[in-house]
Amino acid sequence: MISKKTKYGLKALIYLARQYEQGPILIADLARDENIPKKFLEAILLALKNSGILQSRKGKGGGYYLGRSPRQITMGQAIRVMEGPLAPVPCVSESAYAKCTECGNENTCGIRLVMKDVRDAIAQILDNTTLADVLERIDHAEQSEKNVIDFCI
Amino acid sequence: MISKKTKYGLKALIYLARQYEQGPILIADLARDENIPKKFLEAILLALKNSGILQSRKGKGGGYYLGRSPRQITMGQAIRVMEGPLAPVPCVSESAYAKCTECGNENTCGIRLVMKDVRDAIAQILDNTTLADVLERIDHAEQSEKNVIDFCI
DNA sequence: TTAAAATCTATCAAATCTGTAGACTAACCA
DNA sequence: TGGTTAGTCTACAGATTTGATAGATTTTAA
Repeated sequence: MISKKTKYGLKALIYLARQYEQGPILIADLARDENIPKKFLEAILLALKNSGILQSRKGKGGGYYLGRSPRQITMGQAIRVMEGPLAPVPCVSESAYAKCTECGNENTCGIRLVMKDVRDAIAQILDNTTLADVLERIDHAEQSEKNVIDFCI
Repeated sequence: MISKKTKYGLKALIYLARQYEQGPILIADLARDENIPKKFLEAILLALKNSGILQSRKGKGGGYYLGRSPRQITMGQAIRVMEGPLAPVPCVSESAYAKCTECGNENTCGIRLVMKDVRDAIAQILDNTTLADVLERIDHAEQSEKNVIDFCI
């Protein structure tokens, strides 16, 4: 299960993607609109900035904005910043490999063999889904729902 | 990342699968052979028993053993017992659905749309990989490694 | 130079994870 | 029947992570 931190971060990114190239957005506005504790959100946005996904400007007229186009930011990149590696076990992580302390022979570990497949399946999806893709899917879902409502009327 | 508890549990299941139909296995032997803290392992095996995956017998000659054939126990079943639902967010879980507190409209939530795909990909693998499959993959990997060594000699 | 807004530091409560200790119960065997 | 074996139950405790708050500081625009 992903943490609240990750959910908040993803919500913030989707929010900022929706307003891409419309100037800096205030943390306060984002926190209010998405129901995220402001101080908590500050730390999350800072982490996303330090990873290069976001940029910011201080002082009056300042705020946060995407560091590059929504087409060039993937869910995988964002989730790794907030949640850590996608891999279920460190010994199959591509971005942050580490030896499992309890494992003997890595080549013949049954858990590892299975978890490698799981990691690849997760990464296949998250590293190929951009913020732009997510916006499209949301629009599509909203359209579908609207049609259902129209149909009911 | 999966917890140590889950890793210990999976190791124990693989260990027990390897000795299927050879009578009850002692917690103490399992703990020693797999380097798992005994008292911690006790709690894990008990949970696996309560879920029906394992069975046990008390007293002399007692111990733990698989409740059904390794062909009929999947990694998904086992992991859900120790780690909880496979889904990254509760609102896409098949085994333990729950509404996300922070989500407004579930039908148009972008995070949900993506995480549904992730859950399905994970479940596709883990619910179709049995303990017998894992044993086979281990054997295969050990054979491959042996060949490499022979080749080097 | 003043106000706005991000940034940094520190702290904290609650939950979860990992592991331990000891009493209790069931089963076997002599 | 009594002793030994081995799983079961209850409780706890330290470490780490999570979620959140408070206040001081720095940067920038007007």
